[in-house]
Amino acid sequence: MRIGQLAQSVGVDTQTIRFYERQGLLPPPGRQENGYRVYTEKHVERLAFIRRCRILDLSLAEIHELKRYQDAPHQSCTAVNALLDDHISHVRSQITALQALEKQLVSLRARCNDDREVKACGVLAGISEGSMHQQ
Amino acid sequence: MRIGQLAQSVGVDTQTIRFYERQGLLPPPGRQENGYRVYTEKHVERLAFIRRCRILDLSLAEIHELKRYQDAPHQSCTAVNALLDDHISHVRSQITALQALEKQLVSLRARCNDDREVKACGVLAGISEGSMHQQ
DNA sequence: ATTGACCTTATAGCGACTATATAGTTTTAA
DNA sequence: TTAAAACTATATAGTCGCTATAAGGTCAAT
Repeated sequence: MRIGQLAQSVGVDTQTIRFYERQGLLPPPGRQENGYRVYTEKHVERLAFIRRCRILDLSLAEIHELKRYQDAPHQSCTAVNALLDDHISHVRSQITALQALEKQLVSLRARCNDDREVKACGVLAGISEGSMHQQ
Repeated sequence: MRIGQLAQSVGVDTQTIRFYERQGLLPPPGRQENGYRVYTEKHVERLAFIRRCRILDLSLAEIHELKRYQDAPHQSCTAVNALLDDHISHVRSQITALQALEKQLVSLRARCNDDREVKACGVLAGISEGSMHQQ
């Protein structure tokens, strides 16, 4: 299977595949005489795994780490769970920060009832005054 | 006032100040004979405004846009409010996406009760299987 | 013979900084 | 007074995860 077919079957751009290879995330495939990359089913699985990790918003570094755990299948999986726990708390703190931000933005927005002159706009005034609490 | 003092009074790195200048966000200050930048109170206010916008997670492009509105103080401020409304809905959709992600991660995490072998780890199995719903 | 679809590498761009290298200037302390 | 520390300047590269572009080689069909 060539790169275009792999790309299509996993739903990824060919550039992204070459990028993952350069990053050491996807093992270098064989080559045809003309230099074209040749992939196997293993590559399909591996690439799909990477993509599912990315959907979970794991970083490439974290995916690397997971790969290292997979390569030592008889070790305890504590580290895998720890990685996930860390990631979950990361996501949760992002949510918390964004919720605080939303609140701030909504209260700023409430300072202006449209159609004033820019000069009198409560929103701009609100930002300029610095009547903002640090998050 | 020199760059270091400006940096300290607003709580920004000097590099960031020079970066904002290059981006056209902060007007180029005067220079001493030795080439050192000399800032005024206007620069302090302007930089503080930029920082408060950044705390609200507005992009540099959005801050540019706000600046253009400020430069036309007699226009209607509808566009200012629209910018903020757009930003609020952007933040809200980020929150929604992250909440869905959190849910997915938590359910994945529930598939493993620590201390198994990596080989039998429900978390890794869960990612590999592809038993994931697209967000 | 040429078009078009595919493949190759190399390089630059995104956003908002941050870090590093190299050098000149000013201030402070021994 | 001199030497070190602290400040300033510019230019350039790195971060992250791609995405885009350029410039070319390969292959099948028309």
